Amino acid sequence: MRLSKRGEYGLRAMIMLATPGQDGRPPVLQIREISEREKIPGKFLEQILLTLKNAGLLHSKMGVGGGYHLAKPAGEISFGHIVRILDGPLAPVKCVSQMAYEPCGCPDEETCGLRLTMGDVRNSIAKILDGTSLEDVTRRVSKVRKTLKSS
Amino acid sequence: MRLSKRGEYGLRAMIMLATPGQDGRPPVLQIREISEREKIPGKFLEQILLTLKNAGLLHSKMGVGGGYHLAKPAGEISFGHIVRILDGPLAPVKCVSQMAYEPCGCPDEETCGLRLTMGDVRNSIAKILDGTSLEDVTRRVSKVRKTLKSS
DNA sequence: CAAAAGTCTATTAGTATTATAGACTTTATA
DNA sequence: TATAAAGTCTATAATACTAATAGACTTTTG
Repeated sequence: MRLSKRGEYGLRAMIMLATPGQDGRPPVLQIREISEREKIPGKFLEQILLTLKNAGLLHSKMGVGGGYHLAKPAGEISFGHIVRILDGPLAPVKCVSQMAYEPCGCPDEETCGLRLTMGDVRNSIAKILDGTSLEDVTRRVSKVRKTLKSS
Repeated sequence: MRLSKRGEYGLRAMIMLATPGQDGRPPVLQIREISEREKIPGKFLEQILLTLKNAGLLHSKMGVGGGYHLAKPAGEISFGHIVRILDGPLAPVKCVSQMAYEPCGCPDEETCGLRLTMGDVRNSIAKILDGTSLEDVTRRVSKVRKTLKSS
């Protein structure tokens, strides 16, 4: 049930790009800055951001003063979307996947105990990941920060 | 978020071993029979069952008329236990794992957005998998079977 | 003792993940 | 208009993990 490094790095980068700066708006950041702050191998991050860009989640600008920024409001980008792009389907087994269904070969899918249970798992993962946006997370983080400060 | 083949095969085998026979009790089955009925490569299944046995979930008997059977009542063996034995921790990232915690390297774990969200995911997976026993599943399956028959 | 069954460890083949390399394109600005 | 800063793109290497296979060994029953 592991999230790959690709997925982890991508999520970290997206969270960073969704975290409002001093002007209160999501920043434009260079690969270099993200990779240094999050300790992600630069060339690897490059590929990841490119993938995310090609999927329509990021915009970028080339040249001096360029960089990456969110293509949509942080409230409209879910964890689920990011993970699916970078790591593929959320489902533990293909026969319960919504985006990449494949039969598992058991005689009767409707009465397969493994499938019934893994279906529940997939649904609960999807519920959280699809129900959590980048904005939800940055809000939650700043809330926790405040709570910790006042204690 | 994938379950490995090892984990899948192991769960299938355990469900089979938990499904009561005509005498109403969990059966003793040979590797051969399980591997044929579930179409699992025999030698691979052999390793898996051995692992499960060494973990205390199965008992076995060598020699003529031998085979494998559950070491405990089906109600006392959870999916979570089986998956952890065969596939390792349920947590998507190590920094939220209960059984195999490792720091992820972010400056402050308490306020890491990735960690907060993945913690939720790990908890909801664990809740389902640890809360579902082999007995729960075989019951559910036979219930679904009846429902389908009467329609 | 022979056949049926599990035990144990090693090894291979295949695939996926993670990371690196390098040549190329675009853009701002000195 | 040249240069440096930035992203783009594709290939490849290195590693690790997964899945599967192999084979020699042990135990048990009849």
